Amino acid sequence: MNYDNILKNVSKHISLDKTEIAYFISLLAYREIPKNKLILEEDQPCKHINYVSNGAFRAYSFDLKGKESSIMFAINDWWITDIHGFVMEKTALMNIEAIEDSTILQLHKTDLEKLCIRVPKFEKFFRILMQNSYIREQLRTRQNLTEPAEERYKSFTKKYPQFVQRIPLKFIASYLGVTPQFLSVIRKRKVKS
Amino acid sequence: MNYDNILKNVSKHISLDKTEIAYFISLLAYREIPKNKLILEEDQPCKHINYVSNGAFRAYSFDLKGKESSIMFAINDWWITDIHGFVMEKTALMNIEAIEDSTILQLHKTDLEKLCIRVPKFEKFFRILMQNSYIREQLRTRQNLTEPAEERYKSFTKKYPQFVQRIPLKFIASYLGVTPQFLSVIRKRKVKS
DNA sequence: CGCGACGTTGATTTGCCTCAACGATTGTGG
DNA sequence: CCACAATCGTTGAGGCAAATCAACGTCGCG
Repeated sequence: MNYDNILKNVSKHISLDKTEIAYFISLLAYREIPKNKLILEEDQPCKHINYVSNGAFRAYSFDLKGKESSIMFAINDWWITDIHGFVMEKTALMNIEAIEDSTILQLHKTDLEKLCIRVPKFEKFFRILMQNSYIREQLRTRQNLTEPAEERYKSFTKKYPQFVQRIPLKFIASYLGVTPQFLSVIRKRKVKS
Repeated sequence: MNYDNILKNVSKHISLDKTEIAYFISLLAYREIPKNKLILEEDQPCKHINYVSNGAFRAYSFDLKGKESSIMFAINDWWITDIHGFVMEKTALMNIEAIEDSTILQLHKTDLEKLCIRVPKFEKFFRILMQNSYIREQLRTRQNLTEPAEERYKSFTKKYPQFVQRIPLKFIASYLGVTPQFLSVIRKRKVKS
């Protein structure tokens, strides 16, 4: 297993010495996840935060009629978990599924706490991670409120071009809050213009 | 000025000694904000994070047609800022306006950085603040995707009963992503059932 | 090959919006 | 302290954006 990517990810915000790196790495659990397999299931406890080394995931929930909605995506070099379940130690509200054959590095909640105590710099790292996630989510809320579906799709393709190539359209549709049929109509309009 | 509330707020997550308290307080700027006054304006730099001692605020943006959408509310004992502008040092994407006569305690971005260096416990405090904000926002996104307007209104009244009493309905409507007229219809339905 | 998932298209329906009008408050200037 | 305007919440009629339902070709995969 190669830890270069996750270390590069961490070092974007904090710098670690050799001992700290070794300790951090010792807490990570490497897992290979085949396509379509869940790494987290609704109503189950959510004990890990996951760094995606390779592949792609999506988090989703069901509405009352059983329709799926995509809450977030995560590809290489992203972190993903059910943040509510993880932080509050409640059972998960969503499912997290591999949409490609993937590999992840898992950090257990109790190990994260140990890590933040032993290497307080990680407190800062996770503050920044949470901050950026909050910003992303708030911008999304703002867009959902102020922009029609067509604009939201355009912004999405511009902001996350890597996602558009790898993630099935039906998932993008449910992320944007529209049906696949309607996204199809939007896309046709875009090509014309 | 009375700092009890903000200190109680902070001590929910970290404990401070007298020196740390004194230092923290020395960084806070007290301001009285009359109803309808803006503490942050779109396209202006966002230098402060604001603790609401008293009163109520809302953050909002305009869509292409000039319609307002409420991004968030903050009453007594909440923190509010344009998180994107504040963290990224970009100009604000939203306006923040007092919806009652209010008092706030402002912490400047550079002072926050100093504070986190001198009293690293605040790193943890703001991690938790960001974490909770992220969770709130993600739950909101999830609800917007999976629930119709009527359910969202019910959840809102249940989760934030204090808001319903103090915040004009038209603002709640724009927070939920519906028109005041349609919220009115929803409310009538609720009373009947 | 044959089945099921995916993206697409068209016809119909519906949740919510727009526009317009109304009393009830709230606020304001004379 | 009262007239008058402005804002708020509400109601109704009509309209539109997006959902639903149904059907089709295409592709990946067992």
